[in-house]
Amino acid sequence: MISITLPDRSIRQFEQPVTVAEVAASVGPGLSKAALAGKVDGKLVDTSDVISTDADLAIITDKDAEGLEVIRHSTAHLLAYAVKELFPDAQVTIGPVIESGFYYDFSYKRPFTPVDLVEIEKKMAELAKKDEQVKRKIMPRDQAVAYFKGIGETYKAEIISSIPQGEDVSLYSEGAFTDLCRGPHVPSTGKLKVFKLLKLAGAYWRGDARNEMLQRIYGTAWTKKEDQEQYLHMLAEAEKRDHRKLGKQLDLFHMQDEAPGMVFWHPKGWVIWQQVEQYMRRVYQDNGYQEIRCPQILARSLWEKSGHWENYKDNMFTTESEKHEYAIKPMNCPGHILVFNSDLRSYRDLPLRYGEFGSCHRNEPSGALHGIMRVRGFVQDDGHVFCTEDQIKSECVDFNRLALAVYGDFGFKEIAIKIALRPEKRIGSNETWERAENALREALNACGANWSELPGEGAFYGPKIEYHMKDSIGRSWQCGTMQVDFSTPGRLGASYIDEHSVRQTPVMLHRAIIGSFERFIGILIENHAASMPLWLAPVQVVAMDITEHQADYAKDVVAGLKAAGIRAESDLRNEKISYKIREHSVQKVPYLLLLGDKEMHAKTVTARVRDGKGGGENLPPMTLDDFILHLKSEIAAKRAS
RNA sequence: GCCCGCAUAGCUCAGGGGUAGAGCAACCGCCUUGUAAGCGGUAGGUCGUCAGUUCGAAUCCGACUGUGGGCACCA
Repeated sequence: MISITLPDRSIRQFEQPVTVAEVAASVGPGLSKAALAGKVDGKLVDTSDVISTDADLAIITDKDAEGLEVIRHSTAHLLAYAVKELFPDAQVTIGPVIESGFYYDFSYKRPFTPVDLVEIEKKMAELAKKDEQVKRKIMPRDQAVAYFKGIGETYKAEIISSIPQGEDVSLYSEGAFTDLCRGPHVPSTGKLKVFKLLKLAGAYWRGDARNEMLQRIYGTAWTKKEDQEQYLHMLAEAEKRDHRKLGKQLDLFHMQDEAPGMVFWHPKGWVIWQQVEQYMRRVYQDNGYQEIRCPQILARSLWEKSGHWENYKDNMFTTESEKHEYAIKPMNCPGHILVFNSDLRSYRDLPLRYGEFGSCHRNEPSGALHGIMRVRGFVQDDGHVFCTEDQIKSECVDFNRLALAVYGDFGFKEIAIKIALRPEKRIGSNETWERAENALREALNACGANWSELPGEGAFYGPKIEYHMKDSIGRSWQCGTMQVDFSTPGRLGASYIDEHSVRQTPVMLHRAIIGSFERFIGILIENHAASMPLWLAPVQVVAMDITEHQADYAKDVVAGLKAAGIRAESDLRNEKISYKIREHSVQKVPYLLLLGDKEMHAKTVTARVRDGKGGGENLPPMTLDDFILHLKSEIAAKRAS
């Protein structure tokens, strides 16, 4: 007798081993039909899985998150099935589930085209409609290798070869197509109803650039048609927030062939930049940093000492003069160490904090460039803290608190924090690493932050915290960072005198909150859909006359605003007020002043608000002084209007 | 760097082997206007660059540059 406990704690008993599907059927025909998979004692299995001992069982349907996962995974297999039907000599490799969809990598003699994509999707729908059973089969590893070699699937054979010898592997078959897979899968292809192939891409076999490039097909799959439509709509909306598009529309910056990966900042974009920079300058001043400025170009000998010449030469722009070689700095730390080294330092000076708005150039691979998010010339809010090992933790606590406060001021809510831990190749003792990693953890704990850890992803010289933010379509970009460095100060001869008159090497903390101004402003634009909070808006107020009778009054109002430090402009063009409103609304100006005879005679202003609760509506008429107070309080609070 | 796609007026885009088209913007007029596009007119392009095929190329082929989506990379 086998007892199966369902999620509602009810118990069903069976004389002999039963499949998940049979249990579902015993509950009712509705559940039987809806069952996609089962969860036996917390483990996801096929509906064909046989339960032979007492167990907890949940039937997974498309109402469960796991159900959607299973659907996506099975849709990836359906894709491979369809490709094999249409292109029998294509080879299959892997096809995992990813956020909101799946992909599958193929090897084929010619590139797939967008037309192929349409055909493949059609074939998928056809195969799904046939509602073919998806069958699981267990096979010894070696037999599976031979099987896939036999049918010409060399990639699959290679994958299985890396599974330890003696283990069994599971194969799934639907129609004539068999694939290696851990599973679970939907019981039959008819369960796959809502899917769409999205794009073609290249991808290296096993993620290694030395390997052959495969063809990757991305797709999405959902349980309900409406869900998919909503997702596609969301993607389309997100594309409208693309910083490249908005940067052009709002005349913030441009890029051109003559300077790939470098940005031409236009007046309005530069206002945003300056607001960010001036804000960050206060952050330096208020938190014990001294701002410095170092040369752009430094001698090859320095980069040889720091190790960059050996390891990162390909990414550096170099130049020469009178037979001396130089590199345009790819980072600011060596310069900061030279400033540190310019005087004799005592332990009493530590922690010593330098900050720079440091312009860096890195010769990034052309394929890595992306709008202003990944560029070749950029400016960092780069700071270095020279301290003792004992001071690492408190510096990290302070930094993390500061970074989160700064992100809050810019209106960011979702920040993913990660700690990159010791890599295989590293310097420094395990105890030192242990202390440094724990210092980072404790620092984040002290701020009540959540984080994930990336084992092996740290720099060779020390562990680091990374602060990631998402762009409009969900790609994650690293902005801030806090890195512990046990190596570079020693390499470049930094030292201080400790309390026993002994020369010691300081620890260096590399830290940035903004990361790169270019990337940060790109993310800012996308996150706010270019409706910048008042304190950052390039133009904060546009005053417009309704007819030319109020032109002088409008000029006076703008003069008053400018005198109060508000970024105000006038629009006295001979156009209808609705035309002007539309134009400046499209330009995302936070406040529009409508000045007609009414306002002119009463000596008031009528302000149309861009966003917030009263978006598109007017503030009550008020004097210019009151309006300025209103603006100033909003600017001080760094709120959106 | 690798795979695939794209490059036409200031912007957004249509067209497509017989030497270019729209809307918006610009410019000139008319209109004097109260909460998201008033009307009329004018001007504007070696169709990314370089080579090739062709009687003829913006169109087809190739290379290059830039760019988009991915992959790899991101010290």
